Amino acid sequence: MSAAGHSHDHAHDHAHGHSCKAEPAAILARAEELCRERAVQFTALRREVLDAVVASEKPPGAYDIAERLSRPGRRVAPVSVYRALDFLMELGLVHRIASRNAFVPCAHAHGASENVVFLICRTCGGIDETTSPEVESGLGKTLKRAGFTPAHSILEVEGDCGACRDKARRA
Amino acid sequence: MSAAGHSHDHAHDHAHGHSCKAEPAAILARAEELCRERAVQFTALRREVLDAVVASEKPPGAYDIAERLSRPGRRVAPVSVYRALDFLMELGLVHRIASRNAFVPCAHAHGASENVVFLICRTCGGIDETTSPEVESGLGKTLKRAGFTPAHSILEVEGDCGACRDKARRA
DNA sequence: GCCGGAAGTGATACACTGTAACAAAGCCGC
DNA sequence: GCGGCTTTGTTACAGTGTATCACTTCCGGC
Repeated sequence: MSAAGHSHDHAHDHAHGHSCKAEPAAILARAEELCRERAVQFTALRREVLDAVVASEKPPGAYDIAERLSRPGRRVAPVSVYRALDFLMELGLVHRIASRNAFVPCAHAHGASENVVFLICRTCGGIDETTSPEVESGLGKTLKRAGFTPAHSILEVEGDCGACRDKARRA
Repeated sequence: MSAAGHSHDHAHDHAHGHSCKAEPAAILARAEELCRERAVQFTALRREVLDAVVASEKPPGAYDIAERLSRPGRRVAPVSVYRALDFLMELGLVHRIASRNAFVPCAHAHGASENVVFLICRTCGGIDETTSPEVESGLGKTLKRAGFTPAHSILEVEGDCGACRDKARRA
């Protein structure tokens, strides 16, 4: 599914109907812009961690990223990765998948709503991100009914993505 | 909030409007019934773990439970607790809160829908459980639109529960 | 009652995930 | 250049969850 990176990057080569992942270049550009706006540093390490999250086939864990960035002569410790990830999450460029201890690049440029649904394919392991006004409004009603004031929420659905279902049917 | 156990147990002493937690005795009874139905063993350890989850002020982690059940002369290893928790989750008697690595007793007798919303109070640490037909139907639409077949989903909202908000306002 | 397989538990070790604390290096304004 | 801040490196450690194997308990059939 969309977690698989496009090795070539013309702007829109996907014809599938579901939500799609932003191009790596676009994410990079957004990161630089955000950092300029907020006057924070977009350092080499932070860029590399973001790159790693974007480029991974499947959403990586922090230790996967650390390993990926390490090479003979340069070791990147997990703690450094965690710090970079915290930074990137603060900016909304990366999301954490609580049910998997994994990280995904933010597929939308949603400066606003911050209310997303993660679709986790149990076959291919890919994670897609989408929004849902219906869920958002329904949840609002429910929370009001319960007398609960939300700060933020996570919604993660595990199942089978369209691509894997098709693949299974053909087999 | 409802995570605080009632030390005395008349059936319905709560006058609050939000969803409420089942009485310990009721959960116990449900557990025994379920085990009889499915012809599986409701052993002493499993009962104790369930008790611990039900009786805890705040949703405990597996290690908390292990510690609670251990005493001089009898040590319960975390691995045993995990096995019991897996068993109880299989039966739907306990839920895992992914964003907290904690466990809560299932507040409903929802043999069916299996679609619940967890309300996590960041002040008191209590976790309430409720259902939301609105969210359920909205999510169904969204998933269909995305071509995604769900197996199960988690929805966890962090914020402030009514009780804590009132307390803060009075202060 | 006994026996044999299945299920459950104990115990140890280990892998994975995340954080604390402090030192060293880099950036920036003055 | 100096002094303060942010970032990174390094080490150690806490917390969470699993693999493995041995031992016990349970349960159905004889």
